[in-house]
Amino acid sequence: MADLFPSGDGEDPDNDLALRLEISSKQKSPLRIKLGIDPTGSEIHLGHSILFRRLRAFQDAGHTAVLIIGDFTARIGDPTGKSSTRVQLTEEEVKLNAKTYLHQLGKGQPQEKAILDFATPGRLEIRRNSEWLAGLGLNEVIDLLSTSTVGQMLAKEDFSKRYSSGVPISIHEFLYPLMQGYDSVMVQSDIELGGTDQKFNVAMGRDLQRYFNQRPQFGLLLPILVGLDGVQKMSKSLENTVGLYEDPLSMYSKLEKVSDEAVNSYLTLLTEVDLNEAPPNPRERQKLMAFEVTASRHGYDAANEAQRNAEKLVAGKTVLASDVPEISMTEVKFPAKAFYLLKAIGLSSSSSEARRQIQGGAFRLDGKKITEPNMEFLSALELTGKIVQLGKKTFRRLI
RNA sequence: GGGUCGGUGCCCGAGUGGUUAAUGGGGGCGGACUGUAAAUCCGCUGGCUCUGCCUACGUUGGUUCAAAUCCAACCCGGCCCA
Repeated sequence: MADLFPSGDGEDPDNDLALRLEISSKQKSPLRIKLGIDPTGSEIHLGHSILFRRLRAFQDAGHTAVLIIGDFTARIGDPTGKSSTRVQLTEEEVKLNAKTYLHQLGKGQPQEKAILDFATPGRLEIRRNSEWLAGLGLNEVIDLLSTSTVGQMLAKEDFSKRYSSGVPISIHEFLYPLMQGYDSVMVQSDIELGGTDQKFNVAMGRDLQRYFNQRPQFGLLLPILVGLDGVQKMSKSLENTVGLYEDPLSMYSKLEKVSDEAVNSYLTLLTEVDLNEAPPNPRERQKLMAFEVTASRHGYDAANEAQRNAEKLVAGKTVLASDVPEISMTEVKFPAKAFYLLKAIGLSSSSSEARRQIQGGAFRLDGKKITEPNMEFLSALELTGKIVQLGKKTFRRLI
């Protein structure tokens, strides 16, 4: 099993994961596995999927997944890994994100595509932490606050770093770990899943459960997936993610270029491939990894096709129009100049940006390089079906 | 609450009345090279269907032909004191 936590408690049988699982199966009483997600983004990526895969495994073993939508905590922002105070989200944003998350996890989708088991009764419990957090009175809040000290809070790496470098810490941020911990109390979790960066918060849950006379949860902390940059954690705000719902070709293309250092951890964390069986050549290894991960999401046929197309792209050949994701021109007003086109279909973030990209030689239409930003297209007809390529990685078929 | 220092573009950080969309570094993006990687080199890096026009140096006003730069008030932060 993955890292045990907390390692110091290993001698206490009460905290032994294997033992808990064994007792649970003997008594036929499923464990409650808590996983909290704050709906601060909108797209689930491979980094999240490590946690969800594990949660699903617990479900399949007969346990109850308790998925907590941190609709209340999202509005404060988890200070973990943050070097500054996070902007607070509005209620509407949070609501929308939560809905999108659930859909991506498989709510309302055919069962074979779903990431979590939504169908089997008793396997999934979805809770929003506003249920209990929004209504807390000051008395209860003070009670929670009294369970920990400033010294303990400042021992948390993110806080201590900020404190010593003079970056402001708002007092309400101290509430975050307490609230996450209180979630554990409210759902009576037996195991909390999280990334290793969640150690402090998960430990807080244990403390609070003890305080409220519950058996402390076991913290099952899984490794963090490094992002496409190969350095930082995979995270939407760092723009180094691979979305779970990206088309096969984009997914493969992104994955086949992760750094050599990161390839092994991708293989370990995201695939079933045995590292000893993987090809020693780093390039071959990348390809295998990209293939396996793509296949795990889209199936082997799609992964094969993605690999073939990616290879053609690398070789500078034009791929078949049917192999490339489509992009709609409905927003484009004609006549359209080249730079405006890129902006209007959403491939470039601004028209100035598009101009620069074109002038820098990043834009190709059906393989033909276009360097004149003001080149004019008169109607959608002359573009429909053609393939836009922007840079080395982005390619779309216009419709 | 008092004292003091400070708030500049994605980030850090120069600039203290006039070619300033604002030096430099990081990051990012593009190009060359390569294994599509790393390293290296080159270019770009506010917005706008852009020969031009807008908006920018915490906010709002003021002085001036002219302000990121001077003045005032306010807002926000660090540190020290209470």
